[in-house]
Amino acid sequence: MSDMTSTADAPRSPGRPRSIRADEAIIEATLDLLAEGSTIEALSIEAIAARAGVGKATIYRRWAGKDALLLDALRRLKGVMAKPAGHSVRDDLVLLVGAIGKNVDPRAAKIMPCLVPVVNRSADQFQLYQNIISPRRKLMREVLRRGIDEGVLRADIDVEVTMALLTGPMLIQRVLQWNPDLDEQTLPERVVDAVLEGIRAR
Amino acid sequence: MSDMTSTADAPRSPGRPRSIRADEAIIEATLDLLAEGSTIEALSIEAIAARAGVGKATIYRRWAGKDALLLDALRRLKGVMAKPAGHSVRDDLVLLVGAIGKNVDPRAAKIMPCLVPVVNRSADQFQLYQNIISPRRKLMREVLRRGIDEGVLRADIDVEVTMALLTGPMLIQRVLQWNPDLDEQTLPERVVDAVLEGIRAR
DNA sequence: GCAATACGATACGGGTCAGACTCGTAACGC
DNA sequence: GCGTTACGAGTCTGACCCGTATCGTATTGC
Repeated sequence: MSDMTSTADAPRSPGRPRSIRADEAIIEATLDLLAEGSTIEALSIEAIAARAGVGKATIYRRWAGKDALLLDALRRLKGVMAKPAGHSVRDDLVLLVGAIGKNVDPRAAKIMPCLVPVVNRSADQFQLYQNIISPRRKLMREVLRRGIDEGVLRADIDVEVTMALLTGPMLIQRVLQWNPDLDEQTLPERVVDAVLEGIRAR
Repeated sequence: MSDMTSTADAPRSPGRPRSIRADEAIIEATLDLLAEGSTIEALSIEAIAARAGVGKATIYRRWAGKDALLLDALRRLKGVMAKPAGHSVRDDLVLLVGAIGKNVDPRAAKIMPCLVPVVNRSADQFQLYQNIISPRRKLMREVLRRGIDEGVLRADIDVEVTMALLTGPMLIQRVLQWNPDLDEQTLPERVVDAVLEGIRAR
């Protein structure tokens, strides 16, 4: 949590300690409400408190406002970053593409679309978004460069465009459900293979 | 407009006719406010009325509520659908890919991200979204099939995946500004060429 | 036991908004 | 001119919410 007393150096303040269960309940209530379809700005502290079985003061004691709470809640969603094995370039790409928009928490699928409008609303939030995706982008870039070095991929490809090529289809499918008929399970494989082989007859 | 008296068959109702300028001003005010960063649900009828220089009643006389008004306002944004020339498959694809997320109205760029969360909120709205994109998807599908028939494209490609491949990169760039360093102008060309040729060394 | 701090619950003033309503006025057909 | 309808502006009631404060109670260290 952002403004909670840090765990280690605290000389143990007197009085009743803050309830960890309340922390958990508040975060969970926030995510639940979002996953149930509430939009970010329709989300009210009062609703969160009621859902968590908690007084409003308990929330304000921990977070400065809705934004700070949301930031912590959303952090909870982020899945572990995929780690490519490093053997086959194709398999590594399939792994990375499959990890796009994939989160541990099933609620994330409902919540992600709500974040899209937020991303470009301010420079701060855009930076926050870039901070999340840039390590994943770096991972993919390294795999592609490795492929070039190994001679598996052509040397003259535009790496950045290729990354967009691999990421875009997966993202619009997971976030937007762009084509309801596409099978999400096999999509990573099919995308990677299509990008590898190209579609021109030869 | 959805509930305005239809133009043709109306036997001319008595009294003062509704102001066309008011219609226009209301729609424009709605789009302006959205483009200035207001989110859809933060948008209030009162704000729209004030911005349009119009009484609230004038809005309620025309639309049942915010949703109906928004539906009409957003209809205004939709650009003309691109029309492929039919000569070169590559050029047609570049044209179609370039048209993705491209609208006549410059305000659309700011508004589109706000629509992402709405799309999957109800079956109705999802259908509405599909109705908009499916004719464009059909167009691209026809170009790809033509390419296969002409022998320009391989016969064994998955057409639906290929469409996602062409659409995804453009969409995440236009809507999400996924990679700020990518040049949006030349992106359609580069995407189409990359998809055509593939990235595997040979 | 006592001070300190937390808890859930509730009340408060201040704010925004939806929708329905009321003004006096303006534009139309007859 | 008269009936009809629309106009902009404004009012009013009832929601809902924020952020703070105040209850009585619970949990900690000393």
